[in-house]
Amino acid sequence: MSYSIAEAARRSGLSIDTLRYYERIRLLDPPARDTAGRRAYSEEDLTWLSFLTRLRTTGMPIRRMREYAMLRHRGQAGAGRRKAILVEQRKAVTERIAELETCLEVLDYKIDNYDRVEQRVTTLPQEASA
Amino acid sequence: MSYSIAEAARRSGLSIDTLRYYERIRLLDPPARDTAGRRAYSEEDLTWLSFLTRLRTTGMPIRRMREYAMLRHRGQAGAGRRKAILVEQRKAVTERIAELETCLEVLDYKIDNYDRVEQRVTTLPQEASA
DNA sequence: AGTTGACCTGGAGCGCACTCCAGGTCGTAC
DNA sequence: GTACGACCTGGAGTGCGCTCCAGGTCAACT
Repeated sequence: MSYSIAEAARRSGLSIDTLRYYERIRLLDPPARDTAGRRAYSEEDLTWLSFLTRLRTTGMPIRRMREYAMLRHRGQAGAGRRKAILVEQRKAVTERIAELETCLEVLDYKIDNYDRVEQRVTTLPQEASA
Repeated sequence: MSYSIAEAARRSGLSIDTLRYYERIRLLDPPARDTAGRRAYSEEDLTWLSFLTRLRTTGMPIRRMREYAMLRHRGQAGAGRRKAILVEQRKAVTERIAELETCLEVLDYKIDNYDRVEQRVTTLPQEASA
């Protein structure tokens, strides 16, 4: 089974342009072509794409994703470095989550303040008119 | 007490250029100036900056931070909208955290796989030689 | 009086990750 | 056989968030 670029875009959630872009910058190995020269993405291509989009979601820069992509071609020889990249990224992600959680506290605090002010605004006038 | 731009940069963790940039794009009200025309940041300026950097950390686009900044000038009149922005951002942050946690699982799974492969590589040769 | 160093301005430049475009090819449907 | 739509290519353009630069001012020190 293989997929047209439109179908691959639909399944990966990336745009057609982005798929071609990823191929250009060597994030993605050039997929097979059909008889008319059109890209025919394989199941493996899509699997790799879905992992790529995960890495992207974690905020990994394309530079690094490309390094990882290149290392795949070296099989076991590149495995150590590939793992190291993932371990490093896991660290970055946990740090990012912690950072976001701190910000969440600040946001909650601020929002609570607005709540309290609203409370005052809606109750004080009654006291003043009393 | 007021602070030079260098001092404000040090305290906020932003660069001097970024401070001037934030002022230019109206994220930051123009600070006071000393007799020589140099910026003199107040305590309040720094407080606002530290909140701004929090918002930035959450991934809020500058556009939106600017909207929030503008609403501050309208006092109580802008409070509802300001709160709405924070509530919306809180939602975005919790979603982002959830997304990152999903990615974390994928990373852990992949890393575990590398661990297992390493295990195999280091133990199999002994079995083979037996 | 001269040098230094921090600061000033307006504007240009940069890296990232796409996104869009013009002009062309191909296979299918009418 | 021609109209259509999906696809192709190389290259230019975009939005974001800074970052850097040239050329100038000013206060303090020697």
